[in-house]
Amino acid sequence: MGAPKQKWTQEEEAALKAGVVKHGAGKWRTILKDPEFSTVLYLRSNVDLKDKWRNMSVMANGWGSRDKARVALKRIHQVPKQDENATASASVAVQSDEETVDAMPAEISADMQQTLQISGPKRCTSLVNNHVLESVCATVIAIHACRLDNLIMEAIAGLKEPGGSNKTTIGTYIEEQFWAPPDFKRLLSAKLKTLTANGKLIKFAIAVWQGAVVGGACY
Amino acid sequence: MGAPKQKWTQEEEAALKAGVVKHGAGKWRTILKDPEFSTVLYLRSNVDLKDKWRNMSVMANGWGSRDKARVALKRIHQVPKQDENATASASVAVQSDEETVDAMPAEISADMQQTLQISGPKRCTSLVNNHVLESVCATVIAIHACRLDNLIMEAIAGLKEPGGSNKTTIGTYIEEQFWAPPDFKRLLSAKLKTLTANGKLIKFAIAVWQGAVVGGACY
DNA sequence: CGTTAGGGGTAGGGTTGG
DNA sequence: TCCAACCCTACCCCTAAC
Repeated sequence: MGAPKQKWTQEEEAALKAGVVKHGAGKWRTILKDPEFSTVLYLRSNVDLKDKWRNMSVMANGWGSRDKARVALKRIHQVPKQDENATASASVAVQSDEETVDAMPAEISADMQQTLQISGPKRCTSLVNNHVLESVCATVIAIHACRLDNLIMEAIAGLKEPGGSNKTTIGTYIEEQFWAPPDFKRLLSAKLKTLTANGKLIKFAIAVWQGAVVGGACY
Repeated sequence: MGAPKQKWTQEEEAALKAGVVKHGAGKWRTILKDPEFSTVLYLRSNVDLKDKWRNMSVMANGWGSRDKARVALKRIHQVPKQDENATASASVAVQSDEETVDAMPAEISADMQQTLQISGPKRCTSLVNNHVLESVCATVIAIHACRLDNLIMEAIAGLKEPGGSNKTTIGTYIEEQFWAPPDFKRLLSAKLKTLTANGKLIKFAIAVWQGAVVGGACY
């Protein structure tokens, strides 16, 4: 193929770091021309230096936020194993998968109000998305949100439910616009868990009421 | 763990094949954005598509073209970039890219047909209910539900929320159709409590999610 | 023009979990 | 053990800005 993929050697990385120390980050061409480094970096272009520095920086400081979450999860993991199998998760559900939530505080409804502001818009660039949602929805979402993470965020934002949205609602919202794989519910559960773990979502316990048994009677 | 390894479904594989036929192998992002496939492949990233295509190709020609490619490269490799270093490497390239496109898995054209049906979005029926409620609702409810008890039952039944309805939603539902006294919220809370106490309602704790604050950034 | 920043994309080698 | 799914990294492309 065009580029046989030259893995960066330790010497090259060292030279790049030294070059940045000497000339500053961003002075790629300058570093390349410096005889002190050109003997090591002669195979690289200024763009290569820029890209490599970008990669190195990602690893160094932020840990790439994605990896951080994954690692954090790995630590926490190990313990649970609470399956959650319950394959035919038909329409019942509701109670069991939310067992992680502590007994609901009776006065929740009190705090409910304050959540109103947070959950409100906060739109950013995606404002457009939410408007278009009304009409062209499927296409637009497909463009801006290719992965489940984004879909969940879009769903919650689009649903605009004052207190937040529960798993069933989020799932239905997504399924209305896309084909859903058989294990979608499980996937969604897992995603919600990780998004909560890495701080992208906040999980609340709220109280809901259901009519007591009573067959089909209309109250 | 967070990401439970999403196995590829038949629908997804079919969509991928169709996408490759339409846009070509290597046009992963393009395939992903195509509304014809995005409804099926929305859970996948362009990299996922690439990886899956690689795996499928491996399976197709028994030999694992992946390994074959690697071996072939090792032979050709070694030739160092002869000079060209002085100029930006940006504009060169181009030549060898096109002819290297992998032969697609052999049986593709066979399964092509089945991919056609799966694309469109699928609407849910439940929307109807909510619309009807908007119009006829008020009258009907007024007849059958004179007391708050009944109103609450009507609200919960009318809302038809899969997991049950929370207080805010119930309250809003009622307020939309009737004048509400200033202390309505308090009243509602009390009623919900007694209805729960005497077994007419069942109270659950469920989890809901909200977007995390996070300065402006939308995920 | 040339260079850089930065977003985005693809290929291919490597890793890992089921 | 094996391999499908996934991750990591190198390279490429583009555009805006200077």
